[in-house]
Amino acid sequence: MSWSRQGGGGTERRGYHHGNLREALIEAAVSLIAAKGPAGFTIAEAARQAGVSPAAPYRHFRDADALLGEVALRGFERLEAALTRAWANGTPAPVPAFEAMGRAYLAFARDEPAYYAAMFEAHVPREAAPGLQSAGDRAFAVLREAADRLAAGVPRDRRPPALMMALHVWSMAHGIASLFVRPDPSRRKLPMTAEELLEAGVLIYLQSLGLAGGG
Amino acid sequence: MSWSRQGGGGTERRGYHHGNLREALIEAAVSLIAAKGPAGFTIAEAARQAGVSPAAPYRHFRDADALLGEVALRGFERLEAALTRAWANGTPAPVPAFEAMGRAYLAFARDEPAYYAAMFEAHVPREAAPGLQSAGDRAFAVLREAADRLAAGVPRDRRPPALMMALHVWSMAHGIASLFVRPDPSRRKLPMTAEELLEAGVLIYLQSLGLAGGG
DNA sequence: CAGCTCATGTGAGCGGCTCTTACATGATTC
DNA sequence: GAATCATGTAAGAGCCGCTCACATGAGCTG
Repeated sequence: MSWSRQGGGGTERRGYHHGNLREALIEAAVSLIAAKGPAGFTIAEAARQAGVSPAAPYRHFRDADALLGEVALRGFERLEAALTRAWANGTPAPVPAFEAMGRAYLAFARDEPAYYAAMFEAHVPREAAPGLQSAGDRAFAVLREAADRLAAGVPRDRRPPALMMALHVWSMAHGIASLFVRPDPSRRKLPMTAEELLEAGVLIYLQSLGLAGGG
Repeated sequence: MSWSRQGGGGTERRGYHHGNLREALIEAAVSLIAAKGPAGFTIAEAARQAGVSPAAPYRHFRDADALLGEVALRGFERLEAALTRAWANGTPAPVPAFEAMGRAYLAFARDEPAYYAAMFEAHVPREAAPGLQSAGDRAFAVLREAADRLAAGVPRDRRPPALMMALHVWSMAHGIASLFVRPDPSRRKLPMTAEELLEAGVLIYLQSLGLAGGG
């Protein structure tokens, strides 16, 4: 067996057949993207980390985009879970819970750079992984429903459209994450943390809509 | 001469020496990125479009990142110019001029996808092109100064920090551009145009700060 | 347990890419 | 007109994506 494993990673190899190559490749992809960016990931290197020949991955993924798409899909699922946890069904109160979602978004970008990159920077074609689009939709839906609950706290005649609120907040969170959390040539120093910047922005925005203290 | 040009592009080739290869390569890179995304651009293909051998580009750019970095640099210069034009020194009035900058940002992302991708999606190392970082700073400075002017319209005791305003608006514009203007697996349908979304967001935000009509 | 089948792995290889090195060409300078 | 040097080419090493024919052995079937 010329493609001996070098330990670490997923399951131990049990002979000619790997046993869990698909998972091992995904793990390898995540660690490679985290280390070298989405462009630094290659099928060949992932195969090497998994201890198999360079051709083996093609038994599990049509091409590199499909593997990247699977990483992105799992990223959306993780993000959805993180947002759901942060929102905590609106407890202790809708506005602070909403803010917690913002922090969770930034934390995700910071702590899971590989998933974040696969989701938003790798430009994986929508059809690369089945369910990718809908996984993205589900993550957004968490924010959307939180916005619904927030909007419901405003008298009907002044109630803002929840979808618009969700889009605004998602955009600002995503913009801050892209510009200031992830490394980038356009990145600049901030006089505050990204979390503080987002929290301030969301508060100012919500105030204007008759939420969040001010008005 | 085995690497004959196939027409189009920049300057006509005048013999053994190209005459303007550096510019021709940049043009080729822009058109390739626009057509196939930043990952679809290769030095070899750019050389082909310019009608030279695959090794020739290395006389003008250390590596692919350097060429991409030059595209990004020019992108920031173009963006700076577009923002400056839109702001028009605050005419006819600061708030509408500020909104015009937002539209200009989105228009830039839509109309110059190659530059936009090189600037924000290619993750070119900061040092790939000299002056890249400062070109980005100058583009942001336009927004920053506009925010200064806007903030100056608020009574001193309620005046918001202009830098924070600039960061919030840049983030929202960038988030909307990234999520809804540029194609992406996470992209979703909007019930309005990206421009309307941004305009509404900025207005709501400014209102809360005591600008823009409401208050 | 013998034998079959098929998912999963290997080896070999094509074409393309990046980047380097040695060499060729010709624009510029004196 | 000769020397110099920027700018081009040819050739090639090393890597990668992806494919094809073939090998292996896990799991079913009787």
